[in-house]
Amino acid sequence: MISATRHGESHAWSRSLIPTTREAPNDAETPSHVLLHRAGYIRQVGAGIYDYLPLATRVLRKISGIVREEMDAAGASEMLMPALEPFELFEGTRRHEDYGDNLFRVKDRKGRLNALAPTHEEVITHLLIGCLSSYKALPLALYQVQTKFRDEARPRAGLLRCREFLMKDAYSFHTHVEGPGGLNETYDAMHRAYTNIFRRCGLDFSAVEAESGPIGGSASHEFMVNCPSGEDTILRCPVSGYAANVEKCEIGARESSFEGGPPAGELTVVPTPGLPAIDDVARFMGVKPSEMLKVVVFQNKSFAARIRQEKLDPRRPESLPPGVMFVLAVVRGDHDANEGKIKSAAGFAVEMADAALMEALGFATGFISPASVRNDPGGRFLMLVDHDAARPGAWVTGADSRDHHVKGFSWKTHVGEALADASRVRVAEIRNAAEGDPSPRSPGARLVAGRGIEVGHIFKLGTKYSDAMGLTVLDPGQKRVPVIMGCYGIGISRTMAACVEMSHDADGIIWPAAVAPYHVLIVVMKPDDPRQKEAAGTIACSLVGRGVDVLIDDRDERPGVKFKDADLVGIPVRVTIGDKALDAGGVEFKRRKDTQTKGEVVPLAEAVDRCLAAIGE
RNA sequence: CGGGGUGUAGCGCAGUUUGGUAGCGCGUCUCGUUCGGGACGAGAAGGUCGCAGGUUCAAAUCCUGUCACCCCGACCA
Repeated sequence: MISATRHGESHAWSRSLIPTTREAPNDAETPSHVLLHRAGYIRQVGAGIYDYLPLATRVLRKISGIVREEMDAAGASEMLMPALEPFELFEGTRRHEDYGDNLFRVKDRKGRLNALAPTHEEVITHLLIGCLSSYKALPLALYQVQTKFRDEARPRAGLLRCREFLMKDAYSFHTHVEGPGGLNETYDAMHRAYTNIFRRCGLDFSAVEAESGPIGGSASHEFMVNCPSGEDTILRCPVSGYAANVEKCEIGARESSFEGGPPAGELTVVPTPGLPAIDDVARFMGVKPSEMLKVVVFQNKSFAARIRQEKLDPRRPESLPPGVMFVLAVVRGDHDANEGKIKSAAGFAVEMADAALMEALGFATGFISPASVRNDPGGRFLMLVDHDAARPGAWVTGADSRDHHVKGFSWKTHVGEALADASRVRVAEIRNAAEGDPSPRSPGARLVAGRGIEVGHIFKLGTKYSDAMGLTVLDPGQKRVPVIMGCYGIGISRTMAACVEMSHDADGIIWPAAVAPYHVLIVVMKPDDPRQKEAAGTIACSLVGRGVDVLIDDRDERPGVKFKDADLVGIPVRVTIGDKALDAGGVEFKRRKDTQTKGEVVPLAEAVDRCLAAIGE
């Protein structure tokens, strides 16, 4: 039998667990952390591990409910996978190596290694290998809402970066990319679903380009809540609407040339003892960081691995296999080198150079200048120069000797003929974008920076997992083809925290109705008074009948305490029942977001409609 | 992983310099007076001072080690 009406829920405050506190623990600093603790939603169990109390559980349920509706509407089916997975699942993808220490490892009683899943690509791919064999079963989209584990190096900011957190992860499977049933179709559907979800959660967010994957185009988007306390920097072009994560953001065309400019002056060596940091040197020498050149040394990842594996001696270059060993990335002092961009410019994967190895090879770590490219024993160094660093003029940079910098460095004079050799020196985009950089999409426009909290990430995986693990189907021509995949994640518990970050005031949380633990809080001034009790019961009953969730504050507390707690907990509508209003034939109605105005007395008969109207806004 | 900080009652803190029987505020419980924006009075409960060693007649306090948590950075498909 299907119920014709959706009923709300009604709970008594006194029978729930809502431990509000006047003060937050010393550990909490971020607004969402402080307020979720003070309002009795969460308690810390360990670093990045939290209890979700009844109110928080209700919010998580509301957010998950929205997510489920939109995922189902987008054609995905819900399922549930285990949090624990045998380590052998990583054999194909080697992803335990990528994750490194971030992967929780668990030994069972037989001594076998298991992982607490950080995400489920391997598990679901393994599942489908066993039950997917024909192209006719595709496309397919599956999702789950489940606890995820990541052994973060540094959990922080309460629920925003946890080691255990609630996540919705979805995976889609296709035989092709374009057209009906293809990856792009589902990807776009997920993009729309995510937009609906975060809009329904009342969040101010941006979908930003996050990474150009192997399939090309816009292969990955992050959904960022626009919020100054966010961990991530995003850049947007106000003209074209282009927006991207700082690491991924492209930079528009810039001029660069080693030629021209004023003639190089004298090269002066300045002692800078104990000052390898750019800002310190700049201050010490009285120049701006933007007048300095910074050289960051990376090593060729596979080359370094080979040296380690074969135990070669890097100090004897003649004993090494041919190939580039180090990439010298030169950026302006106020810019940050970007590993991903260096990788694409160099054409191979890189990692931060091993300090001990560099020292052994004669690099003065922290005091390296672009001129050090001339110390190349032959084909071992590749210097990549960012456009903004590839300018004539007199730069301040390292002196290639410990505790010394130089003034008056000139590319032409001090690097010379190597500049013309593209196998040794190349100008490329190798740094993070920054506020004020030219837009990559709209000539003349400048990028502006903002902060964001990443609440969702959608990704075109291609055949990365199906190739690694062997997930194939037979196509109509009876040929075995690898399955094309996409994956789509939403941090549910993080979204809850992001809602609080975005919507609170000095007194507490202000929930949007869609995710609030309850829609209406009925504050009964004298819970023992039969008249008040009856009025509360009547209103609660009809609200519940209209699908509204109601919390009744029936505690025998002083009014001040109840009002303070009401503001703290942040339920969108407050109905206060007391003698004052009852004598006037009504109850007091107040929306949480109306912080300035006083409550309004409305007739008892109208109270329910006022609540419904306020919730529907 | 590097740098900094903190562990004393449920929460916030003092006490540690100079070793000598464990304190304050909030909260909790009881009684009374109160009752529309975190009341008042009287009384009560609650702490192996993170843990383990050591020094000492005596350790929250001094020494050594260790663990946990927080902040900044590195890291974060």
